Amino acid sequence: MQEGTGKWYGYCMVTNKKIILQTDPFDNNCPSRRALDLISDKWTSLIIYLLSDGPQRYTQLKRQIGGISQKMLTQTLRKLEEEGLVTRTVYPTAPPSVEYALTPLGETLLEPLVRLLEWAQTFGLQMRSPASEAV
Amino acid sequence: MQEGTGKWYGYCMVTNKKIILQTDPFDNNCPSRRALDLISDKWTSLIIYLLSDGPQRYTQLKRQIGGISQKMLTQTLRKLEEEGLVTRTVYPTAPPSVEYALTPLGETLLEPLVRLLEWAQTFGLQMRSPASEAV
DNA sequence: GCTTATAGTAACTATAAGAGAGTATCTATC
DNA sequence: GATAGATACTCTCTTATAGTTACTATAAGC
Repeated sequence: MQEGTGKWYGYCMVTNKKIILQTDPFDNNCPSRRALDLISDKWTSLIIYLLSDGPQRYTQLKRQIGGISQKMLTQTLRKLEEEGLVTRTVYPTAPPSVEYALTPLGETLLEPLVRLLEWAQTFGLQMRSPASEAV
Repeated sequence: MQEGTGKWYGYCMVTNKKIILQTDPFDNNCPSRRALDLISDKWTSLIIYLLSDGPQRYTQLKRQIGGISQKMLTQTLRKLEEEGLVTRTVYPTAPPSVEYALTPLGETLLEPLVRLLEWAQTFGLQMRSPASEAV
């Protein structure tokens, strides 16, 4: 990687090729940094995963994601909607029913996220546990 | 994905195969959730990327990551060290010199992270810009 | 008429992040 | 010999973000 040039490159371990990035994730105002910040969030990736199966309703999502608050679920969904990764459809039924679904753009995020989850599953167990700190 | 069973599965878009996850990222206490939380952090991925080139010193990292504070850099590096993804080597030279490097475990994280950055680069530009909100 | 469900909002508190000054050690400069 | 500069931090204070709890509107069901 180059320092101070604003242009970044690195090796892609998958294709074993050097990749050139036109955008600079180390710059706060770059779209790639914004995209990275969006998914560098405690809940975003989990929501995207859940929606990979098809549209889901608010309460359905809430039940599945352990520890998420209503506020954070709403906030994260609105952010994803704003960024164009998720659609929000309101059905004006008696108790209102709202369905969230991935947009085509949102679906493109699935592949890298699944890779990350595969990593978390395979290598997460090798990480030191918080218990070892407590001793 | 199944609801309420604690076991999660999904499709891997890369291999086009259904993947079974022995661990449950939707559970706060699961190692996979911990691994996910670790990288769902504003600075971790950028630091890991920078270290993919080889060991780097504290100030070198700071210079390259736009907008990171000393506190957050120290904090994130310590966390990565604790989790076993990064090593910290102190050389007792005149002004002390500290070198940070990826562990083999840290290197396994490079591949999924590069995928994510590739996504951020390719699709990040399609996301709605914050400017459109300001109108 | 009371309870339950949905999809939230509002107000408040707790935690985390960011800004900026300060620290120890040695080198180099004036 | 005093002063400044570099490295790799830490400490304190302020601000921002996340989390908690209570509350709302509407209709169905008992």
